Amino acid sequence: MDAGGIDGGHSSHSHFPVKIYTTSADHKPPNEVNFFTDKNDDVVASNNHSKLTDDYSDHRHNDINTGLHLLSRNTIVRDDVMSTDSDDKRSKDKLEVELEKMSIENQRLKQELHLMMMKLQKHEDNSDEDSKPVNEGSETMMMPMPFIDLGLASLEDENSRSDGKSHDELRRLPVNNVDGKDHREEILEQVLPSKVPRLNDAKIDGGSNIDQATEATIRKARVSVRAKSEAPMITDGCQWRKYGQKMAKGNPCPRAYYRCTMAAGCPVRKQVQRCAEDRTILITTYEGNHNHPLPPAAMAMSSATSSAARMLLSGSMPSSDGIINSNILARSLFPCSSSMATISASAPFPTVTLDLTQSQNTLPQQQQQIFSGQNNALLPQIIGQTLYNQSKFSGLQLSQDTMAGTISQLGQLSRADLTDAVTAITADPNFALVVAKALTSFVSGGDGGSHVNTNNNCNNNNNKDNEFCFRGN
DNA sequence: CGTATTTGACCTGCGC
DNA sequence: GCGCAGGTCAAATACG
Repeated sequence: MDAGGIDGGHSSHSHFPVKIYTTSADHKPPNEVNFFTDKNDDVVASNNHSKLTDDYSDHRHNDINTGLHLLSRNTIVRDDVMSTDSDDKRSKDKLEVELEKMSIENQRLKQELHLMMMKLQKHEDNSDEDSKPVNEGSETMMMPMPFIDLGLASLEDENSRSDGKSHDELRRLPVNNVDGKDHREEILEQVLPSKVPRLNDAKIDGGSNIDQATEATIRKARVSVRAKSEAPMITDGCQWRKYGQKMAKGNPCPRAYYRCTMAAGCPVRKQVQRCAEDRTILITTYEGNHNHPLPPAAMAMSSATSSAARMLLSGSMPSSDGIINSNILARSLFPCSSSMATISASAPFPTVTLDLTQSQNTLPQQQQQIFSGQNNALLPQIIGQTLYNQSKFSGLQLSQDTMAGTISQLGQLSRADLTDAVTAITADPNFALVVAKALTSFVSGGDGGSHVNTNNNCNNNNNKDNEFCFRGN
């Protein structure tokens, strides 16, 4: 219909024109920071990174013996071992030795996790077609492995930094000050982009105004879905009316504006735009919460916008920037992708971006079928339901036992359910701390003493997408 | 004729 | 204050 292939046809229960939330040439909305590293993973996983791994895991050993890179702001600068002291070679040597040990241990743990996931897959498939020996083709199998990034991957993106400080600088910052306290949080507070809404500030400030402020922001929060789709239309269960169309700067494809017409005064709106670089990619951005009952099909998407925003805004991870949880969600929702989902809390409004365009080659077969172009009509529902489910956990103070039990039960789920459940679980603010222990027991059979791969080994080969590792890059 | 879409004008926020 | 870009409005138009 137009240059961008955005149909302005009727919106209905059957079909509606896919709206694309325009992104700049680099596929990111202007002023929006993608907190994922994708290609930067190599950098993240570089030797430099490894050097901070061992000491870090050692640091965590007493409480959560997983070696997880729980790169919350509590841990981001854990490589203080790379301090500016030039006479610290002895420490470095020691660290390298420990690193070597960790590397070996990580390999062993990866094997364990592969085994575990193979078992899980077999259980779910409920068939014998996957009867290969566990170790066979372990390096090449396409089976997805949970890939939970708990870290501030974005921080590797120097371009996103406004203060000019590199993260190497940050890492070199001493952990402890003379007062014996860890001031890294404060440091990070200073260097994190100030324009990013400090979502927890409201909580810190406390009081009854929190809800109001949060709700106000939630209303403006957005959920953006990037999906590769040949189909011009998808179904999300709602009725939409087009009320405008604009040419966005930097994109020859027009951006269309729709509002929900299922009820008078419904504030929900969405934008649809086709990606400038790849016009097979549709970007749909939802904003607002419905003020009326929704059909089941539409419920999911509605929940997505509201709960995703809520998740973003209610994130109580050690970080107050609303970023960390985003990676958790992304990595759990799309465990095999390096950059499939982002949550940006940058101005003006936080935006949850789910990038499904890279799922084709990394998702398990079942998920590939779901996310394939011919089934893109289901995308909003899938995503929405996932986010909706995770919202059920939001605000809950899950105990470690609960988390451990929940994760242990994942083995009883289908892969789709597993994705859903993991997403929900990981959305919990306490997930980062709890999941480590929980997974430890899960992997090691409950003794809680085993280790989960923690370092860059996941990135030291070409099959990183297929590996089961936890990153805190 | 009622409803939905189109499209230019208008409003608003932001950066310079 | 000005210009730009994003977002919205509303009259005109199209469609069933």
